[in-house]
Amino acid sequence: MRLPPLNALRAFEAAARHEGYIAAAEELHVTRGAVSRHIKLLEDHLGVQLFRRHAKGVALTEAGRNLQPVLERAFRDIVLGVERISRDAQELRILCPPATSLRWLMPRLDDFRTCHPDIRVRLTTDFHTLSGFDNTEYDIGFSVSKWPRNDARIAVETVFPVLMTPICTPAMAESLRASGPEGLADATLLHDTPRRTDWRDWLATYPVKGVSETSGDTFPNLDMAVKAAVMGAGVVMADLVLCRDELETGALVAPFPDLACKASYGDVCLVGERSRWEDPKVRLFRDWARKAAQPDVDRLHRA
Amino acid sequence: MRLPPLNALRAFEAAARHEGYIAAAEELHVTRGAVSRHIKLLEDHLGVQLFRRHAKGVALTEAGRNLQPVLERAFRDIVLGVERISRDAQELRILCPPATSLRWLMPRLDDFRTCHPDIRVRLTTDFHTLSGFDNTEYDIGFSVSKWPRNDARIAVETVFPVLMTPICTPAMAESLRASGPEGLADATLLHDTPRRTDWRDWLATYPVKGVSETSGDTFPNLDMAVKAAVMGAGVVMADLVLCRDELETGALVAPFPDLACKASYGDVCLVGERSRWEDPKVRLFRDWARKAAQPDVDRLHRA
DNA sequence: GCTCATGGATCAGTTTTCCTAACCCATGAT
DNA sequence: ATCATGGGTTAGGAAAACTGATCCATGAGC
Repeated sequence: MRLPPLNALRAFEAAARHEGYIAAAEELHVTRGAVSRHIKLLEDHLGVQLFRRHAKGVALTEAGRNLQPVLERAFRDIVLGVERISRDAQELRILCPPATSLRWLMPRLDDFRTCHPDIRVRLTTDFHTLSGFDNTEYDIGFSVSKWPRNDARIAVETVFPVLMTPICTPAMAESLRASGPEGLADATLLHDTPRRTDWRDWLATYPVKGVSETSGDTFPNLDMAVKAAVMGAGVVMADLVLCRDELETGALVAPFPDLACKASYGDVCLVGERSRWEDPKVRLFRDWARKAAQPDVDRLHRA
Repeated sequence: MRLPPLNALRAFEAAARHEGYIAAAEELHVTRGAVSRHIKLLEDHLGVQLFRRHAKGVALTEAGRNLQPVLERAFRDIVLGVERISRDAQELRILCPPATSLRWLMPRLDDFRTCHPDIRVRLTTDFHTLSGFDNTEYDIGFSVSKWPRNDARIAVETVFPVLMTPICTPAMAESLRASGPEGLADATLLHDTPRRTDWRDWLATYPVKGVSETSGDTFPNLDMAVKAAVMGAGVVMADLVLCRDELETGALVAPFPDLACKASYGDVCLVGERSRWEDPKVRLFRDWARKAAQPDVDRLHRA
């Protein structure tokens, strides 16, 4: 299997398509002489005449007429394949769970798009599959560091730590401050998942007599639980980073800011296939995410 | 639609298939440095990394893994297409009517094959279609020059003229010579076609009282009519070139050698699509046929 | 933990390929 | 007869590809 000179094939294909050397030369941005030489070279290589030469231009021989569509198709397939991988290489498919997506990533993502306008970002807001990370659908994902991953091919990198403390409306906070943590026994606990891990984790660190994570209302995600808290429905266990907005505007306040604990599931982190971890687009996103989280990390340290 | 450097694509394809530059370099008969440069060039051109470099060799990135099969297929298609036209270019498809085939072409064709062993000859022994010449199935054909062709795209070239005279067994010839042409009235005429044109043409030139082409037996082709004549079945109208063997061996003789006429259908000739007339293989066959017929032509002139 | 073998990266210098520019030639139209 | 068109051809220079030597990182073997 000996391939003929590829550039000569390309020249021939163009000449055959245009039925003339001049048009082909224009397409290839060369002179007619170059096209002429290429085609002669190819004919010599194959030992087959591809064009019959008239005074007024050239005409394909049967051999040439048979070869042209084969080449046109092959070259088109190559172009399509190349375009596809170029497109894929510039498309960053991110998976991000709802709370992190709505409350951290989406407000910041425009900055990433501005910094890297050539990268097409496709964000999917959803939870991970049970297996940990779907490396066929996504290039990178947000997750938590202590997720039970047993796949060595998945890389993990912390973005920001999760510090939790109860928060509620200013009015409710005032009465809680007056009563101390025991006042929580009279309050409605708001859980960001039906699993109630948020309050369980916090109560494990700061046990409060008469308060159990089994009480209170559950929501499918943190955003909804926080919205309920803003409406005065109860006390939500806040991730200090993800609830920054409400705390800054004063819509919600922390009655016991010193009673903050780390989440048992670890930090918010990025996960991705290790073999793709240094892909330019993935690398750029990781670098950007770390930088974007820096203010949040600093704020936690100051607190 | 901008094609990347084709030689770089080829180098990449080989490297991807072998999962290493050294094996690819061997396949391409170059050094690993050359492969390395090609692939770097391609990566720069595409702006996509195709290999991840380890200390122990390279591994395809997802982009590279996607691109390789596309290229492998495209290159394979090109090779197959090129091989096909090379093969076709060396295959000469000849159509030849039965008499000319059996009595002229086939005994001489081995000489052509010996002179041009690279050309694969495919002889079809059959009559032409009514339309004159099937240029899709055949590269060249034997025919007769006065065939009513109205297609200007068909080229025609005489091979040898057709001179006809009655021939028969020596015994029958002796009695005919004694009786003169009028003796034909008592003989059985043998016709090489049901159309009886052979005797009609000859009788138009040399009218014989009491002899008409409407009498006698017909055969599907000259060969069978001649065989019948050899068996003493009658007098056949012989093409002097095609019946040379029988005349030379004395199996048949011409009682009136001076009463020879040209066939109304003209000469035996070659026909073919004018646009393919100068194809190397066609050209070679035409030149060979003219040369092969020269002894026959000379013999007619001597007679 | 040192050494070596492996496989790729890099670079200077050379070879090969490719291209241009200017010319030629054949033919059909004016 | 002249011109316009479209290829063919050539020398010379630009661009590419290649070589061969050297360098480098790493994993295996001792």
